[in-house]
Amino acid sequence: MPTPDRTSLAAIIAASREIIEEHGLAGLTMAEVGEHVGVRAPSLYKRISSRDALVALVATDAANDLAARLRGVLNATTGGPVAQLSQLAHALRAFARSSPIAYALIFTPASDAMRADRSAAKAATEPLMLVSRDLAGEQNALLAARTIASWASGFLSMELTDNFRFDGDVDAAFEFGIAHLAIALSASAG
Amino acid sequence: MPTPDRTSLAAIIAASREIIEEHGLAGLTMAEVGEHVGVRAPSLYKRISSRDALVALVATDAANDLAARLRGVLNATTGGPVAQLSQLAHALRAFARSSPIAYALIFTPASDAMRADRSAAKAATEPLMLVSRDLAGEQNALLAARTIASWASGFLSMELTDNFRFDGDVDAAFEFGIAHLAIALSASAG
DNA sequence: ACCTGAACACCGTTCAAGT
DNA sequence: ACCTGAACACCGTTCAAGT
Repeated sequence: MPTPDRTSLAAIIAASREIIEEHGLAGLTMAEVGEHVGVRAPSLYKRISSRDALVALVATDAANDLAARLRGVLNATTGGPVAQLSQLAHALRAFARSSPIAYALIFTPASDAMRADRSAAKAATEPLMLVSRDLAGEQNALLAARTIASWASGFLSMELTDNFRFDGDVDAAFEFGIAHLAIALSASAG
Repeated sequence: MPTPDRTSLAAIIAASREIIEEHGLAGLTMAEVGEHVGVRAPSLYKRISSRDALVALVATDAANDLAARLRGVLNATTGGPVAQLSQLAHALRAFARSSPIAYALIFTPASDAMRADRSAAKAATEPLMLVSRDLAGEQNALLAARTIASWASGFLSMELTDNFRFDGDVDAAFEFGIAHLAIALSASAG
């Protein structure tokens, strides 16, 4: 006998994203998710195959959000590649701060089973690739993009995990990094 | 009635480091640790207060190892600051590859309770601070060190978690990053 | 003073039985 | 065809009882 659905995959993913930001990844239990979407834990397995798979879906969802935001920023900017790089970096930082757990899931997944979908992860770094090409030239585009992505990913994960424990101005360090990377990578074009 | 000790904190930490690199952090169960050191799981609580605390001790132990290695490299190098930076970066990469899980515990801890001791984490980045001072000058030392540390940490965590999925030479990207950071940060001295 | 088996709470997952 | 309670395996942790 068919029954009307009481929840959906989208609702499960949305609830999971709220839960991880509020209670951490360890707080994402099947019972907690079930409570958020109005269903008992075992029913979740009609829509996901395992908790790890759910985490991967959450990471993919977050990566798609991030990709859309960065594309929007890239389209909205009018300045040269240095200005665009700065705006992309700030948009990435804003995302990392508003969704720190989801950000960590995208860039430092704890295991293969929890990793975001390949194409979503790629889409999230695509805008950076485009700016890197403008900044460093066709030849060095990939190398430059990896350098910027590495710096940004490292800076933000150190900021989020509070690894900048020595005193000093973290905002200033972010600006310093952008400015000096822009200089170095522009230079590599010539 | 006193009994001779059958294990030690050092043995528990050493066994834990082996286990995480072989079976991942999730494979670090109290029963598994107990089996490695010849004791039942409940006995471990005579020496550690919780699993999270054990993970923190493991992270601290790894950070101390890393600090010692980097100090050794710094003392052994004879070239200028650019050469020293390159050697430190390669030593860090070697450590990350030989102990990927421990490396991740140091730089991207999953929670506060599992974080390495403050002074050990600081010691692990100290050699980098010294080279940054030589490279970028007293004034920019902290900013330069954070830029380099961010890049290195991000590059290695992306390499370890296989986030460089698009094709290309990862070794070349590492050299490119070192070279261009060295250029940019030397320039900031003048 | 350390070690153990038994027990408890919690969590992911399966499954037979309901509608 | 989805939902549920009951059940199972696994894991961190506590504790009374051993030596």
